[in-house]
Amino acid sequence: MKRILPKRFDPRPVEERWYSYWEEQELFHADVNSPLPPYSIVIPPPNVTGSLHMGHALNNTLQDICVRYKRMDGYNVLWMPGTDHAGIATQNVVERQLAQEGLSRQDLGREAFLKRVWEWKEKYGGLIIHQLKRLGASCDWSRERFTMDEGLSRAVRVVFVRLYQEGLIYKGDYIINWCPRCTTALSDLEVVHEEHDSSLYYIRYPLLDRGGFVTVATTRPETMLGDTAVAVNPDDPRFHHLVGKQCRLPLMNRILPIIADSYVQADFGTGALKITPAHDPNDFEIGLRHGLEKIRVIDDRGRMNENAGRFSGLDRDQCRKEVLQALEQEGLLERVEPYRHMVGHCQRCRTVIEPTVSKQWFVRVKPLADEAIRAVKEGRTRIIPKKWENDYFAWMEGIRDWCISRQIWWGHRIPAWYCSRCGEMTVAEEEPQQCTSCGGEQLQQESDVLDTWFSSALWPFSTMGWPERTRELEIFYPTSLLVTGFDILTFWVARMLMMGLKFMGDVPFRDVYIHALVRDIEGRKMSKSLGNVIDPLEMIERYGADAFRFALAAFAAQGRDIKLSTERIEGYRNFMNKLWNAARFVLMNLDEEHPEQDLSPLSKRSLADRWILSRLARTVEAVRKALDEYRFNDAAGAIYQFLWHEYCDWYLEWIKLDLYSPRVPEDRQRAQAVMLHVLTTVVQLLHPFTPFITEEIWQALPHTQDSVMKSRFPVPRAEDFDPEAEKEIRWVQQVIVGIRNLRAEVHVPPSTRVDVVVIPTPETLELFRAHAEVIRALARIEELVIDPNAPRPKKAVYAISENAEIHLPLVGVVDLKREQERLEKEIQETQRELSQNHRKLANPDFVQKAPQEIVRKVRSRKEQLEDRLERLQEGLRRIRAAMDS
RNA sequence: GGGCGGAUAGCUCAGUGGGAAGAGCGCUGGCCUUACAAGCCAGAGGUCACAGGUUCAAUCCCUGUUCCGCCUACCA
Repeated sequence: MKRILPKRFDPRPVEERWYSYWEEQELFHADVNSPLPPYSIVIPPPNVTGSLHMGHALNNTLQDICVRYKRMDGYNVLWMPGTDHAGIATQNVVERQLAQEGLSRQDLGREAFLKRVWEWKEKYGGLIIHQLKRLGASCDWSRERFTMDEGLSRAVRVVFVRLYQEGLIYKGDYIINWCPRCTTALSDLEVVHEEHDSSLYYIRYPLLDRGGFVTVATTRPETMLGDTAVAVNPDDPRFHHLVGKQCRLPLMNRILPIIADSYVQADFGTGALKITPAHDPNDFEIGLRHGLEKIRVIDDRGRMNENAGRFSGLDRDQCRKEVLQALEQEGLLERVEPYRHMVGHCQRCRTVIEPTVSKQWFVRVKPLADEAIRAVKEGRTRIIPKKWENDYFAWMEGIRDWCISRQIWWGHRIPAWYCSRCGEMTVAEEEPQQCTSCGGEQLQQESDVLDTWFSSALWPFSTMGWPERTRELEIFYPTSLLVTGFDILTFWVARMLMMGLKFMGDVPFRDVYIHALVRDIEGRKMSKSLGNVIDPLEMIERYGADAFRFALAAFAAQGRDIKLSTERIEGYRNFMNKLWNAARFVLMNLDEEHPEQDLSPLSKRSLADRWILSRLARTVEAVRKALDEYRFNDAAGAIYQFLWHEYCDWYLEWIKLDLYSPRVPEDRQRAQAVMLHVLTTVVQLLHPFTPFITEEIWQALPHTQDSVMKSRFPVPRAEDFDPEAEKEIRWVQQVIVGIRNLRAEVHVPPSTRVDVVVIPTPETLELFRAHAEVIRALARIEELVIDPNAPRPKKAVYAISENAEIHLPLVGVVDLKREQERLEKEIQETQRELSQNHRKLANPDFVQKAPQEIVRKVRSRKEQLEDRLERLQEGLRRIRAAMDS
C-alpha cells in the first residue's frame, strides 16, 4: 500500500502516536533474562519539584541518543529513571504553600507536615516525568524509582549503619554553613559565593594594663560580640610585645587574650585579627588550636541571641549598624574602607550563610575518597572529556569531611535513637525496641534528616534493589555510562564513586560523559531572574521534539558551552522537513510492488549508486565512531551533510533520469532499490537523534520490523567503499557546478534550457561522453556539444573547468565588459596561487626536506594552474577581440 | 591569589599528527526547474586576537601579552 505524505511534517500527532506505541510494545523495557550483552545508564534523578529546563533537555537527549543507539546495536539496554526527593527544595515549596494559608510547618507538626509533602509529591511530583516523555526519553518506566521509596530508604539506612559502625560517620560540634532562612546546616558544596561590595571596618580593642589599642580589621563587626581572642602572626615584630598580653573587647567588656598564630597574615589589614570561633571557620580552627571558648551570638534564625548583651534580639544586619554606631560613640571605630569580597549564600534561597558552631553528623570522607581517586587513576572509570579529571582529582585530594545532617523534616531521618533514661545513642537499621546500653524503652529518634546527596550517592545500586542481591545488579552493575553536567561532578559523581566502591566493591559506571552547560545567546547562564530562559517544552511545541533534540545534539561539542537561540532550532526544524520530503519523494517513486531490498550485485550498480553507497558507508562509519566517542555534534553533522547535500542535492536529482525515463526497466528498479535502501539506512542512523519522525517514516516505507527501534543499527559494508566512484562523481559535479555558474553569471533562469559547447582535453573526452546525459539533465542543457575540435562560439560566456573549456553561447547580448572583468579577476587569482607554488618549488629546502608526497602535490597543482592560466588568457584575448570588432 | 578554558566569516561555532581555511544562520543575485519556498541554483565575505620563537612550511607546536568566561581559595 503506497502512502502519500503531506508536504510538511507535522510533529505533534506523530509524537503522541509513536511514544504511546513504544510504551505499549514495551520497547523500553530491559529484560533480565535477555541473552544480549548489557548496557545501562542511570538517569541523574531530577528534583521532584522540578520542571524540565534546558539542562535536563540536553542531558536527557544525550542519554537517549546513547541508549537508542545501543539498543539498536544489539544490546540489552536499561535506562533507569527516577526522581530525587530534593530535601530542602521540596520542603521550601510546601512551606511556601502553607504560608499562603498562614501556616508554618511547626504549626502542623512533623507528621502532618510530612503527610502534606507526600500529598504534594503525588500531585505535582510527576510533572518532570511527563516532560521527559514529551522529549522522547526511552527510559524503562516500569522501573521508575524515587529516593524516598521504601527500598531506597532501606539502602540509605543500611549504608548509614555500616559507615557508623566502621567509624566513618561521626557526630560532633563543628562549624558548619548555616542558612538562617532554611534553618539548616549545608555542606560546603551547597554554598555559592558571590562578590559583594562592602566595607572593611577597623576597630580598636583597648589594651589592658597600659594605654593604647590593638586595632583589628573585620568585614563583620557584629560578630565581635562573640570574640574570644585577638591573634597576630608570631613572626610579626610589631606585635611581639603584645603576645600573651590582654585586651578588652569593646561593648562587651570581655577580656581577650592576644595570641600568636601563623594563620594570621601580617600584611593584611592591621596584622591583628579578631577571633570568633563560633562564627567563622578559620577562627574555629584557631580556637581549637588555642583552646578558646566558642561563644555563639547569633541564633538559628539569624538574630542576636542572649550572649549578645544589649544587642540581643536584633537581626544580624540591624545589629551590625548598631554595633558600628556604638563603637563610633566610644571613639573605637578607627576607619572604614570600601572593600569587595566574596560572601557565601545558600544555594537554594540566596540568603547569606552564617557559619555557626553546632552539633552535626559527618562522613569521614578521606578513606573513601582515596579509593575513588585510585579508580579513576587506574582507568576503571573514565571521565570524558579528560580535562575534567583534573577538577575531580583536585577536589578529591582537598576533600573535607562531609556534613550530612540537615535540620529539616523532609528526607531520610537519621537512624539514631536516644535513650531518655541514660542518654546513650543507638544506631540501627530499624527502630530498636530498647536502648542498647541500658535497655530502656523510652527512645527518641534523631530529628535531623540526611543530605539529599547521601541517598543520591547510592542511586546506581539502590535503584537496582540493593541491599538485595538482584538480577538487575548482577547484570547491569557497574553501569556503562553516566551523563551529567560538570556542575555536579563533585556533588554527585564523586560521591557515587565513593559509595559504589565501598558497598558494591566496584565503580558505579565505566564512563562518565560530562556535557556542556546550556546558556543563552549571549553566553549567560539561563536564570529566571535574568528572564532569559528558553523553555524546552515551548521549543517542542513550536518546532517539534525531533528538531529540538537534533539541535541540542548538533551543538553539543565537547568542552564548549552551548549558546542556544530559537533561530538555530528553526534551522533544524527545516532539516526535519527535508528528511520528510525526501521520504515523500521516495514513496512517490516506488511502485506498488516494492523492489527487492537486497541490492543488485555490485556489477550492476550505476556509477551514481556506487557513489551514494560509498558515501553512505562513510557516513555510517563516521556516525558510529562519533557516537562511540561521545562526539554528538560530529555524528549529527555527518548525517545532516550526507542526507541534505549528498543524497537530496545530488543523488535524488541524478536518478530522476532513471525513474522518469529509464532506458530499460531495470534502471528504474535499480534506482528505486538504492534510493530506498539509502533512505532507510539514514532513518535508522537518525533514529537515536530524532526518534519520532524516523518512526513515522519507517512505518510509511516498506519495512519488516514493526518499529525502527527493533531494526539493526547500520554497519558499514566493506564492499561499498568505492574511492574511484567518489572521485569520478566529484569530477562530474565540478563540471555541472561550472556550467551552472556560467548560467548564473548571465542570469539564465533554470526553466530555460541552454546550449553548451565543451572542448575537452584528450584525458577528459571520454569522461564527458560517459556523463553527457546527466550533465545535460542537472545543468539544464538543451544541446551539449563535446568535441575537442569544436569551433569556439563567438558570443559566449566561458569557463575553465576540470580540464576543459566550457562555452555557453548566448543568443542575446553578452555583456562583454562584465565578462572581461570576470576573467581578469580569475586570472589574477590563478596567478597569485601559481606564484606561491613557484616560490615553494624554487626553495631547495622545501624540495629536499618536505615529504615527497607534498612536493608532488605542489608540482601537479602548478601544472594544473599553468594550463588553466593559459586557457583563461586565451579566453580573455577572444573577449578583447570581440569588443574591438 | 591559584587553576582551567576560550579568542577562526556579520552572528553562533567546527577544524587540523603542521603541507592550498569549513558548517549552520544571516547577507547578495537568480528561480514556483512536477519531493520540499521550512525549498532550489549561484555568489560575496576570513593578515584563524597580538608579539616573538621552532620549522623548508605555523590558524595548528613553544614563550610572552591583551581581552573574555568559568572554577577554586582561610587574607579577616
